[in-house]
Amino acid sequence: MSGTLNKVMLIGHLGDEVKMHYFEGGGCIGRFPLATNETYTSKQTNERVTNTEWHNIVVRNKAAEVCEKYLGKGDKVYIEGRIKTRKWQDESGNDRYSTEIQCTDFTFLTTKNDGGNASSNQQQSQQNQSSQSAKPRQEPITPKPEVDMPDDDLPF
Amino acid sequence: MSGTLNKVMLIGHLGDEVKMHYFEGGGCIGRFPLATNETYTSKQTNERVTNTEWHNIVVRNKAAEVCEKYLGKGDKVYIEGRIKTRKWQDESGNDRYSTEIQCTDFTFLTTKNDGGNASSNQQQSQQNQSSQSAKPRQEPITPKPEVDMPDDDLPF
Amino acid sequence: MSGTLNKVMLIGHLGDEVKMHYFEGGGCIGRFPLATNETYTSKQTNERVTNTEWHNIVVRNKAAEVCEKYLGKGDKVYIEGRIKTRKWQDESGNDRYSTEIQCTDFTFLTTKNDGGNASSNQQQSQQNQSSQSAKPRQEPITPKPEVDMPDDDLPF
Amino acid sequence: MSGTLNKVMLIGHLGDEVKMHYFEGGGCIGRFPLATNETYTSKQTNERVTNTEWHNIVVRNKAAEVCEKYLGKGDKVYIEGRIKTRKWQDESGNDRYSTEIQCTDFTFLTTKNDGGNASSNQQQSQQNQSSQSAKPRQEPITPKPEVDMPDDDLPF
DNA sequence: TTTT
DNA sequence: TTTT
Repeated sequence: MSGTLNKVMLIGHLGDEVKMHYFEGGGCIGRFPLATNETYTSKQTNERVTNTEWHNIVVRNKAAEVCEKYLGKGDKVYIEGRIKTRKWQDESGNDRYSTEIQCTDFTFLTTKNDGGNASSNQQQSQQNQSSQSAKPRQEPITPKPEVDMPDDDLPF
Repeated sequence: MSGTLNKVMLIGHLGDEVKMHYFEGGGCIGRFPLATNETYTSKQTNERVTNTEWHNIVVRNKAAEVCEKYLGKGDKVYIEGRIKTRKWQDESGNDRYSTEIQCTDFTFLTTKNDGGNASSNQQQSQQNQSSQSAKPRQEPITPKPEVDMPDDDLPF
Repeated sequence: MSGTLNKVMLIGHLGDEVKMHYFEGGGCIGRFPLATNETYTSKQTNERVTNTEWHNIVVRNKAAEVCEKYLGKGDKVYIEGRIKTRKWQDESGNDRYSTEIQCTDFTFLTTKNDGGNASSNQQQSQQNQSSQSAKPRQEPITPKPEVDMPDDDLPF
Repeated sequence: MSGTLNKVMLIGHLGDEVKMHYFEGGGCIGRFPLATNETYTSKQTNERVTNTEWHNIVVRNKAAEVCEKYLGKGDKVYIEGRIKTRKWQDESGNDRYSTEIQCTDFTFLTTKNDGGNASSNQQQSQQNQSSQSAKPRQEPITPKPEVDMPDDDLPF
């Protein structure tokens, strides 16, 4: 089956830290919100308007651990993935839907420690005092995520 | 702001006809569900599993009219667009979210009349009887959508 | 290094058959030309103009073998990959450059045997005589290419 | 015609300044080399290997002028565009081919003046002394390129 | 609700 | 050299 394509490409900023969930079998996932902005001039008011779109990013296993290690709130990242809408029931038993981006690839555009992130404050102030040669691990890294765990029926 | 990217690329099949909505100012939008499939072999059962993902596609103005004219249920199309999650209140006043793909570009991979669509029955049976030279309007068409209307607060 | 992205997405038609090359170590690659079209209205003459762009697609190993099996001249395919420009010397010792698309993923939009391809004549005429239920293997297939061979210094 | 797709998405660093060319009719284009990197572990030597790929980016008209204004050597940018291979004759009359990326959209990830660019030295040292509120024009900007000039037979 |  |  197939002959279809489901691809998402985002560049945005993390709205929060990467939140990890660990599973019994040894797998894990990381989740974080990612903001993208769209700016246009309103034809009604002739003013510049900015809309922020929030995306729920889900990363798995080793890739999740790498993201947690290097990405913090405010960091900028390129995310490639698939759209997945999960169906769940709220307390009243109504069907609810939640759309996520299941990350298949990523590239860090800034990282926690490289001073390009105004919100990773403690680390950044250390950063700012250090010389450039003292930043050995801050190059962007693009690991290939490996997926070794069930894809469905996540309990959250 | 900006320096961000919000891009979706889909190839899938229409699950229904394009539904048009016309506005007072002369603008319009078309909506249709688009299915993409993901197939993999379950590690638990060793069986082939297919997941279908449904995307809510929204097209505007002339582009919507072209889609309505050429695309029918079952047709295959390439859609490029942006993810947009709209917030609304249900009857109980709870916040609800609905994620759409706002189409910015598309390419028809099959069209209503070209016989590649088992469900566009009446037209297709005509199609099947006609010679190839009698299919003057079935070439794929890729117009550039024009957007001339408010982007927000759509009442549906 | 990295923090970079090199991604190409094409939908086009094969201009020729997939040409396979086998290596001693057991690896192989397949090559084929892919045509994309751009159509616009000339501002000078007000005529419709079509430009065809030819892309040199390179696929590796199992993916190459799947492409060779299912794709023929005229077939339509979605190709995802990376741009790579190889440098070589011509007979006069001048540096020459050749740009290829190294395929990392693909989705068949038509295949050799499915009748959507006017040029795969012999197979197609068989196709046209057979019933729909006699087409067991013509569904689009999207394998994940595996790469098990050197990436560089290909002798052609 | 069409039903095809020719799309390139790059994130990379400028290898040189944007070089502008102005035409009599008032149009212009800007050109610059963009580097992307691919890093992998060689199976032969087990060493990390980095390949740099150079892309010839071509931007037109207003978009070119915005790029020239904000982008310098070393800056990082997201480029979206089309692959185009131009054919030309060398001095010996041999056919030669040159592949370019015709830019249709872009997003600045760093700019000349924002300190994220080691090569824009003079401006950067000023930058480093100034307060954040003194950086009024350094937000990333994503204009929509407009194309108002012939697409072909460029004399370089 | 699509398609193979 | 493809396709419409």
